[in-house]
Amino acid sequence: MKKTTRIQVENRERVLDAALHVFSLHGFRGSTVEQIATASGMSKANVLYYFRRKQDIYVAVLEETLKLWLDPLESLNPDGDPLEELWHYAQAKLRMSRNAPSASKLFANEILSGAPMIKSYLENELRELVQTKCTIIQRWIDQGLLTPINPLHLIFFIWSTTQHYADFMPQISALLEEGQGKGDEDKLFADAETTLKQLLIKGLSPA
Amino acid sequence: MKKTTRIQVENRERVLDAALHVFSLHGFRGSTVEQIATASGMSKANVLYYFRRKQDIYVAVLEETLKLWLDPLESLNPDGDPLEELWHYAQAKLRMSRNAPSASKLFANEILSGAPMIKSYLENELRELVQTKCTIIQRWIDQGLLTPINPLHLIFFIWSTTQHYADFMPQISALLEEGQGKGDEDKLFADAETTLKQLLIKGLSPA
DNA sequence: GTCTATACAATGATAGAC
DNA sequence: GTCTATCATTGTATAGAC
Repeated sequence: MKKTTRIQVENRERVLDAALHVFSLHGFRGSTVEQIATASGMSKANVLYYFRRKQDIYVAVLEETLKLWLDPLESLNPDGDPLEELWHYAQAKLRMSRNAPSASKLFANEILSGAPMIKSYLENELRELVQTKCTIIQRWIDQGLLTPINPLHLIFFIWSTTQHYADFMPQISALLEEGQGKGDEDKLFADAETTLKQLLIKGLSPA
Repeated sequence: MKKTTRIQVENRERVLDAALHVFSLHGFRGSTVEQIATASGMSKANVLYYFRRKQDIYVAVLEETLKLWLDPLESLNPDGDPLEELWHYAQAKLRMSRNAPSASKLFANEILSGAPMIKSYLENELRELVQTKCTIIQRWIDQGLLTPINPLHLIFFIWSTTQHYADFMPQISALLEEGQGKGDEDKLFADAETTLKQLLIKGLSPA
């Protein structure tokens, strides 16, 4: 019978923190155990004691991050005001892009390379969740509370616009001028929020 | 004096084609010369005869793709109808996501890893181009032809929503139901186009 | 239980054969 | 000019020391 010691919990946590950072930058294949070891302040061999293979670290990080990242969609309330519910969801996603950009980049990398590890998750759990939410959105439309629109593509719209502010931040930074949010993250995300809100609310209001 | 032979031109082209495919999936660090060699039907050593280093292949592919990918923005015509111009641009980008997804994914990977190779391009050429276009958009707004909106974030909006259909295709496929475009690329992109047009036109029309 | 020395596999790059 | 045999390096993973 194996016992889980405190040092074990701590060190696994250190590895996972470092791994999230490394994997989010270079994806699974582009990252090395050595990099994770350096980032966590441990020896490469020691890292591989706590996780036998590089892939085990990757899967652990993915699973840890998955729930957090896709959680807000759950909270879409069928009984709330449609425009408000959708905007709250988009807002929550945008804030996650700011506060947990590595999580977004981790998934972006995984999906760019064909989603080999989370394919079954996407096709099952996530798909069911998204279907449920599409049904809710469709009902809103049928009730005349929302302009007719394809619910699934509306969700893609929210995902893409919000995650952009995590995944493409180096490009965004390069394009910003002084006074436009350069070096001022608060302003940058405030502007993003305003713009998205405008397009979403105006674009979705019923005729 | 070096002479450029026909076999040289052909083989370099074969390498670049294969490299675009490989790099777009796994990024620079995650890709190996061996993979590029296999994909191009050449030996690894032979590939490295035509491009001395892996990095040289990568830079060549990036440069070749860069112009193509960012070109449509140039065509934004200040004298055209604002809504039509912006929609045509978004439409062009969406079609590129469909026809040249590897180009989109190549840049996504590059930017995800911090844009080490194209940083200076982003900060100079692209930045100037984007500034010019933002000025045009701002003028439209001042003339009352467009609802007041942050021009730069509007461009981010167009980029993110359209590129999503290249970069995140594995996720999109996993979420599609029968009859929603699964296995029917025409329908999928038609729906995407309709949805985007709707949000863009409705969201941007002046009050 | 914790960690390291070391084996083994691959990758990037080159010197030299054709 | 074209291409291959070979090498140094770095990567993953494990057997075994503490």
